[in-house]
Amino acid sequence: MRRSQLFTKTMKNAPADETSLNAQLLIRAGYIHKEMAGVYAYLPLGLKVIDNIKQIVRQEMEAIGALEIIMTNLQRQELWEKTDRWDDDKVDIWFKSQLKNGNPIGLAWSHEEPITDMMRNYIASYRDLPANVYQFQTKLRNELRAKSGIMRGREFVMKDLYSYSRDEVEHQKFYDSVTAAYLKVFDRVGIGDKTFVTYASGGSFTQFSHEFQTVTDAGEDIIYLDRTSKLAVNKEVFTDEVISQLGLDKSAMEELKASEVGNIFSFGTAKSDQLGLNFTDQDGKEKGVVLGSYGIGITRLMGVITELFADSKGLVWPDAIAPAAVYLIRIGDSQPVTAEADELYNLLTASGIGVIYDDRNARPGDMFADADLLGIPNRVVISEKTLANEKYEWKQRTSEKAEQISREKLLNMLGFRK
RNA sequence: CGGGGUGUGGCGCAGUUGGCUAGCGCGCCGCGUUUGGGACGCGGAGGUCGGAGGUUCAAGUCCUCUCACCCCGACCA
Repeated sequence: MRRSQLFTKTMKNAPADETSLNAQLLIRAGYIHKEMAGVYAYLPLGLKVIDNIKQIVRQEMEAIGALEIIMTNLQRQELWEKTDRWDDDKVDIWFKSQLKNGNPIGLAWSHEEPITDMMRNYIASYRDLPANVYQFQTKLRNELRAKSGIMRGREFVMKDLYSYSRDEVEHQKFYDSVTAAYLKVFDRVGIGDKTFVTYASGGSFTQFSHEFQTVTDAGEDIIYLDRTSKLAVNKEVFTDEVISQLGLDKSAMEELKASEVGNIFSFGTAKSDQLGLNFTDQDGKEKGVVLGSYGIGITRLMGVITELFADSKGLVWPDAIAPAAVYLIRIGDSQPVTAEADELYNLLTASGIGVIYDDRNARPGDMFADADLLGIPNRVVISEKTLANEKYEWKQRTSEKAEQISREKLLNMLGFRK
């Protein structure tokens, strides 16, 4: 995109009411807009990041045989009553409203119940199983107190996946494949080395659920990590009994702050029983479908990545999710410089390489500062100087110095394909 | 929900024991000089001081109510 067309602005100061680093930087860089406490809009650059993360998640979900759908945000009371989760005393984060006729409706904070109920239409036989569906959805949660910028809002985007299996064996197999897929996702978005499978409370259905915890001081959770096995235990279940059950050595475990970027858990057939999701097995008997539920907080993930990589100059995006690969700066507006910059911009854009082209004819310092604040991985400068050398100036966001490189080398590095 | 705090142009802030036309920096507009790390000069625009009510000759400033936002705690399938 051309910078002159980007309506958002960068700011030197963050709003005083934002204390979390992620919200401060994302607002200053024009990625998000705060609508109210815990509620943020995603602007062009922020949306690109979200879309890039989604695309990675989507690829990994498709790879393990899950299909994408999109459920509704309005939900029926009766479904949640069947599982005893409608009552505000049971679930205290409900947003509720009503239809014109006065019938209560719930605003989606999760989709386990509606999806499972819907699947009754499609699952009747063992031949219909397994079935795995996922979606990217806006969840609405009436948190008592929003905090940590986009890491814990009242409205946020989540990828939620639900698996329907014939039995525990089939379920476990898929559960394991999700674990592997999630680790791949976190690896691809650049936080693989800081994200750990973590044993956490399994609620009323199983002893444990598994969380994916990314180590960061911005996190709200406390985990105990065993670096050698790369396994962690959430503080909420960190007891001597659990430690020995998992074969871990307490003295070798490190206490760390972390943020939960993913969570997977098994329901057994409990929820299926409550909602009446059964199938007829090969032996002619009716059985409950084994259910699993798997979430990745997309917007939280964006916040965690922001916190993890940002430096004193601003955002720093991993290549895989950056809103653009290149921030192209044109110094001066002489005809040769402009022609060269336009040409490079068109060439890269046409080959699918994302470019933010700073065509504002602003002062160099302003453009350099913006390139840094926006966190674009590569900065390319075209000026009279570079033209004279017949080179481009190239600098990575994470490196200190710039170098002069040939067009071929630049294109190569950016993965240019005709 | 308990405790603490903050609301003054788009953003960051100042504004004394109530007193005159509410200031400053950044940003914005115009003109000029500049042009490789957030330039400079001159001239401008922009504010129901969160909202409502009250006290007073006079309220950004005092009182009451209210709304929003932030922090700590609690909560967090």
